[in-house]
Amino acid sequence: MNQTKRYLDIVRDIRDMIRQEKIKPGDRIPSERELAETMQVGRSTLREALRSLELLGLIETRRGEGTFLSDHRNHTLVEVLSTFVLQDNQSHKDVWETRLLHEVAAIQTICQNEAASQMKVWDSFRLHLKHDSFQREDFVRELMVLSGNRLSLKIWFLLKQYSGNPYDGTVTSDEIEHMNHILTAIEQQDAETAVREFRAWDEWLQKERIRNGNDS
Amino acid sequence: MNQTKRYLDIVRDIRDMIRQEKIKPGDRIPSERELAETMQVGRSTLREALRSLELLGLIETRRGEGTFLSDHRNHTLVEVLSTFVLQDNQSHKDVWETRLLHEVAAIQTICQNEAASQMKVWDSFRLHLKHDSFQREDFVRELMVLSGNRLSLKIWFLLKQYSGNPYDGTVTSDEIEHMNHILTAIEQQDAETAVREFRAWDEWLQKERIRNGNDS
DNA sequence: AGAATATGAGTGGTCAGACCACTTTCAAAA
DNA sequence: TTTTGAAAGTGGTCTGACCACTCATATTCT
Repeated sequence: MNQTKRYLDIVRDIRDMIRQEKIKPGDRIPSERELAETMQVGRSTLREALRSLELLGLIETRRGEGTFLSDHRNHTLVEVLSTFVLQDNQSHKDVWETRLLHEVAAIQTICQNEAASQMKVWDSFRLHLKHDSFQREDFVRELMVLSGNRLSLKIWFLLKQYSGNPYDGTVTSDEIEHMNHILTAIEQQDAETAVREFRAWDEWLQKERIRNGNDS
Repeated sequence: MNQTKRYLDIVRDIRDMIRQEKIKPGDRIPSERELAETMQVGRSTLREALRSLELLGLIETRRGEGTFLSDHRNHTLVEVLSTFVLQDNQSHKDVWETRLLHEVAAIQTICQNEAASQMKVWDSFRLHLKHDSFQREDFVRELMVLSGNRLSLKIWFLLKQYSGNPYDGTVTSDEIEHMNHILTAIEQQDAETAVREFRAWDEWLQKERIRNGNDS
């Protein structure tokens, strides 16, 4: 009768339980034997659901202690995915484009918001640009955060990892000009220019990445 | 001694096996009992590894038949998103905005592509608009498909469901004008206008929805 | 009394064996 | 030749049993 996979139901049930019981990250969830009994399923079936949740980084299990709601998002998911999935070029392209799509949207949102576009964060970035080494990812992440859309931020975070962390590393001297253009345009709330400059940077980054050889 | 999770080892072993045996997408992999024996692990332990792989969309299991390498090997990411991005109470607003974000990007992509923007699909839509009843969703879905980004399409599909299927129902006479404007702009490859018109329609739709009472 | 130790309950990790429901295959019966 | 059905093989589930580990408690030793 019930065609849906059992363990997926359990995944949903556990999620609902967490929500109802108001269990917070770091908290312990009931033991496997307990859960199995209340949900009327065998322990091995329940464990299949738990393994799924664990692989996604949602829970953390410690032998002898228990199972806990994870507080830091685990990255094992991405490792597994990257080793298996990304073979054909279309996937790569889709992921890259979709990530870029979210970034562009974030920039547009920021430019439309006077408060966000005039943030003092940008000044601090400017300082870093001159003096210290500068992590690319910090810049883009800040854009995503300031856009105010948390869902978009999370999707972006996943896509970033999924496309092999394209922002790893620090900015080179070649990139500083790009960054400055982008920052200026944002401060002037000139969305069109900001997006164009960002796209140029992205394109440059992609070529750079290919030049240095990209991992599978 | 062995601190690493057993089932993760198995995941790796399975991956290696697939590589060595040159199993291709769609092919069948050895049965659970067989795998368990050759890998010297219990069947339930092996199954925990398989469930993880299945949740990621890497394999596909069919009762009575066997386990197969998934042939649509990309975009499993989306299922992942559904389970852990949307677990906490994301505001309705974020979901709506993110969906809109993908739709707007799709329109822009289509407008930049001469072939897509001149598709005969639009003519057929025009005809429907005049005569038959017209499903809102058909229109938007077509946009997403024609954008060519399959990942974006799947994310959109999910977001649509999570925002309570905002496109349910047929277009009313009030909306026909909106649709016509959008179609015209697309055919003229005028992205700016197309997006503006689409946003206007979206806004109208949102208000309409609130007026009629929306489910969570 | 205080510190070191031993114990036991509880937990996740693993395994073996047993059914069940289902699909495929192929030989026997029509 | 076609139909039928029995058997083998598959994933799905459950049970009960150990193991390894952690932690709180009680016990013993100094």
